[in-house]
Parts: sequence; structure tokens; C-alpha cells
Amino acid sequence: MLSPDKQLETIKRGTVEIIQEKELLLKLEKSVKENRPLKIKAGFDPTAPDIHIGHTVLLEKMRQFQELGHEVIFLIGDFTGMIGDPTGKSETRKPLTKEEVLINAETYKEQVFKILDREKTKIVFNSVWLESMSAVELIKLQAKLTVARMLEREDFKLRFHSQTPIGIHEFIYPLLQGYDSVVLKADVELGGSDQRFNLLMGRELQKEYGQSPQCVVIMPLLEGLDGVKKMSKSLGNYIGISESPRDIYGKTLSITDELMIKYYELLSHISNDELDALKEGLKAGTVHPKKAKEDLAMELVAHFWGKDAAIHAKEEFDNIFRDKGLPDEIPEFGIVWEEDEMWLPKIMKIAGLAASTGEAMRLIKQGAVAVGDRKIDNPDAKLSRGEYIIRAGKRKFANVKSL
RNA sequence: GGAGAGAUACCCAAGUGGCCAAAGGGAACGGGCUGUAAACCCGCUGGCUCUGCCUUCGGAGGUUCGAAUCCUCCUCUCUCCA
Repeated sequence: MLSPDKQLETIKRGTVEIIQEKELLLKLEKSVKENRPLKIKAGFDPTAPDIHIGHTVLLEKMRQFQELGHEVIFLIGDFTGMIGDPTGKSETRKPLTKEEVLINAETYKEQVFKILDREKTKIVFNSVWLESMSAVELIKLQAKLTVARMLEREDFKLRFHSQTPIGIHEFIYPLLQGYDSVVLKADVELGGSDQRFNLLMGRELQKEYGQSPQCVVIMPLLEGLDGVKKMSKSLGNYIGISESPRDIYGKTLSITDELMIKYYELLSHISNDELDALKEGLKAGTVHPKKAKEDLAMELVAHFWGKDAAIHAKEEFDNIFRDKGLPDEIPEFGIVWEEDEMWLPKIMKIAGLAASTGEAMRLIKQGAVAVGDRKIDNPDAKLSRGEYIIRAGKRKFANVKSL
């Protein structure tokens, strides 16, 4: 095992805050002395099994803990998931059935083990202990906290003062999350910065139940491709870990230089020393940001698809965008020409290059469309029977054949 | 339980009888510049058999030559009072 100081250094990377750093160091020291791994808890919502690299910020931190020799507990919050939306923010979030939870959990596993060590990860469901909780136990749990204490949470405070409704049950969720820590006897809980209140609740309750309070490691929320809003599927600014190497590579290359450093810090496996060197290099101008971003993109692809796929993704990308070539694989479409000549926008629509003929016409007018090497500028253009490679914009291609 | 306000395209939001396929902004998309970075500039954003036609302004009816705009009912959201 690494020395406590060294461990702390690794753990600290990229964090927003550690509560309390001193306590964590003590726990690490004890762990090393007694040769006993710490229990690291991180909770996941069972509703969103389609994970993107924003989620992996937490997973990467978990992986680091695993490499340091600690016990990582992947907690699936199925109990609350089966009740429904706790925040009131997303009205569409409906309760899941037990079956759905299990299916989602399987999907989770497939994806999560691209990062975590399967052997060293313990997966638990909180319904196991929460479902059997009696009303008496639940009320006793609630009696540990006051309403005023609950209203300290920013979100609640705001809603209380602006007179937007707060469901009573919403007060219970943080309590349950904290109670999970009690049951698991967690030494450390990981979470995003939006989880601060709930994470702290674990400490509070552990104290109430006579345990030593968990340390809390808070990770930042990763901004999405736009560089402003947090990465999320609904905003469409995400990089999914199951996306193709080509997409992961391309999307990574499109982030801003500033964001790239954050991605490095939170997602890359390079050491802290290498990271510092990179930052210095970028600052001094000895490292070209494009090069750094290429390396990052390759690394990310490699995480999920392996090194060969990464090399290939880069080659293909350079071919298309730097050398203006064609991708290796162009989707093919056999289309029936009803007359000798067929209207180009209609062909484009069928080939999926445009959502409608109207959009296709717009693209043509804007100079985005080429048939073979020939740029098309007339929206009335027609093609006679034959085989064509049609390009719409920089990244959409189709190989069209008349039938 | 009572009183009021509102629901417009992906989002915010103007429009309150014809000039409205619907201002403006954001976002997306495309072009330019580049490193498919950011910033910036330009274009563009209902559908179709495209100089025309069809569908759209919470839902269903109605008035009118003509409705996003007026009337009736319904659904939902919010605010205030209790």
C-alpha cells in the first residue's frame, strides 16, 4: 500500500472539496497501519443506465480508490427509484418497477466495468435494507433532524422562500441516502457537487448512530461539449461511453481548449506529474493544444474501445477533416428511381442526409452539398440513374445507388 | 373552498380579427476563418409532388368572407386569499 500522503495526493486530484481532509488522512493512516481497506461508497440512480463521460468522473475516482487498494461499493439507489422523482425538477421521471431496475442494473454493469475493476467492485441495492424498514424505524430516523436543518439545503431554501411546493417526502430522501452510509458503515462517500447536502447527511447520521463519520469527496460536474452547461443526455452535449470510436474522438476534439484541461484532470489516467507538465507546456506554448487534445481523444477512445480503435479513429478523422477525404465506411442506399432523373433533395432525404426535402434544399443553398467532387448549388438539381457519393456538411456521407 | 393570471415553433418570448408559416433572443444546423477549439462574421430553422399547396399558436366546438387573435366548454400550470 502507498503511504497515506501519496494516497491523499491521488485522491485530491480534480476534487471540488474534501470534508474533512484531515480526517481522511487519519483514516488512511489507520488503514495502512491495520492493513484494512477503507469502504468507499458512491450512489447511482437506477433510472439512467445510459452513461456518458460526465458520470465517469465519479467512476474514475472510484477506480483510483480501487487502485489504492480500497473497497469500492457501487450503490444502486433502487428504493428511491421505485418511488419516483425526489427533486420535483423532472416531472417525467416516473417510478420504476423491480424488473426495470434489474435490467438497468445489468446495463450499468456492462458499462461501468469498462472503468472499474469487476473483481474489486461490490454492487449493492439499497432496497435490501430500506424495503424492510418499519414505520417506527423510519420515524425514528426522521426524528434525528429538524425542518430548519433541512431548509439549509440551498434547493429547499430557495423553493421555500419562493413558495414553490416541497413534498414532505423530499425531506426523506436525503435521510435515506444518509442512512445508507450508516448501514454500509462507509468510510468515504463520493458524489457530485450537486449532492453536497445529501453527502453531508451521511456524516450527520453516522454520528447519531455512534459511528465515525464518513469523509466526503466532492467531484465537480463535468461541463458538456458546449463548455457551459453540465453534461447531460437531454441537452445533447454529451459523449456517451458506448458511442463509436469515431464519435468519441470527434466530439472530444470539438471541446474548447479550456475545457480540455478539466477533462484531462478528471478523466485521463496520466499521472499528476504528467498533468502538471502538460499544463506548463500549454501555458508556455511548447505544447500545441491541438496535439494535447488529440492525445486526450485517443485516450478516451482507448478507455472504452481499446488502443487499436483509438489509432484508427484518429487516422480516419485526419483523413476526413484534415485531408478532406472520405471515411472508410459510407452507408449505402439502394434507391428506386421512378423516373430517369430524380430530385436531389428527395434522394438526400431517403439517404438520411437531411430530415426533409426542405432541409436538403437549404443545405444545398448554403453550399453544404457535393455529389462526388462536384459541389451542388442548385436546389432543383436532379440526378440521373447511377451510383453517387453524396456529402452533406462535413460529416454526413451516403453512397447512393439507383435500383 | 374562493379570486385572479397564463398555456405560441427545440427553449425563452412578441403578436390580441386580414399585411402571420407567426417579430426578437437563445440553441441547433450550414458556410467562412482555424486546429471540425474558442471568439468572430454570414446564412438558415414546419411539411410537401415547392413561383403553388397542406398542417401549426394547450384540446374540442362556435362566430366571421377571414381567427394565434372574439365566444363557449374542457385539460393543465402558476399566483393570491382561506
